[in-house]
Amino acid sequence: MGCKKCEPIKPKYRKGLWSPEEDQRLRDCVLRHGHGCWSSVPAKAGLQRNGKSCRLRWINYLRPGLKRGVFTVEEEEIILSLHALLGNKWSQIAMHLPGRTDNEIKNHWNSYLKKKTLKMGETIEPKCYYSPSLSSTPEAQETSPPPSYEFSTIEWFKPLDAAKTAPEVNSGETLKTSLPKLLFSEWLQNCDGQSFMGSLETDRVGAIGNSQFSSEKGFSAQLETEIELVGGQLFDLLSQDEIFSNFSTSVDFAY
DNA sequence: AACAATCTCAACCGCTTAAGT
DNA sequence: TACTTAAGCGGTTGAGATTGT
Repeated sequence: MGCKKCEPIKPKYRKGLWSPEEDQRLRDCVLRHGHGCWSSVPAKAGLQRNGKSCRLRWINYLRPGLKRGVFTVEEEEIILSLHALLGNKWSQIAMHLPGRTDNEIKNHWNSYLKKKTLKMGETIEPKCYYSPSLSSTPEAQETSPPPSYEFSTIEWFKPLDAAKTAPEVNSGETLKTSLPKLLFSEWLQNCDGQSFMGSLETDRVGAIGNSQFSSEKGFSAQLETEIELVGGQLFDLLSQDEIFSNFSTSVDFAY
């Protein structure tokens, strides 16, 4: 027990639900300055919240491109498939569901999908193929389907081996994971809901590839800059999600 | 209409990991 | 190498909404 006088004064952080005013302050602050170090955001934004709370609010609620509302059947299929392979790796599952957060997926699983699978009384057969290395357990790896892949509507990944051996786009660029990344155009919408990816030509299964994001230049290099969108708003892609960093047009997919 | 049970979802908590010093 | 700090993640909680009796 230390002397109370000598103990550092802990700032009183506000807790609980966020007010619209707090949301606006946080949104303005992050869009204007970027989040940088989250612990400095509350002071910049004039909020009596801790940085962790701000980060969570931004990621789960304020971040542009978030899709809200009911999950589609297709999204549920994806969750079921990925959960059968990955288990409760919500962040990894969320990476494959554009506009959905890990928290949202986790909630949906716990409140609905878990019961649904239990009710069905059987393991959901994954509809798509992922590399054995994606499976979390050796047993799961052994039971992985043969190296062909399918999915009901979206062609997901090329076989992982191809991704592993894919050439690096930029010198010195390394892939954070062995998985190809997915980029969905709706993640790249401005505040008016306009997508600037929509008009891009495709060079693979709906992939991007026009002059602005040419494969010679490298997508990741483009992402390191702020891109001016229609309406003159600056959109810092790197602040949106780490999925955008190190995006490679020769390895990754965009839809 | 009133109450209880259940569901949904935003937010918090605590642990782990990575990066910096 | 040890320590500190920040970020990321998954589990859990609790308030409000909805549904059933």
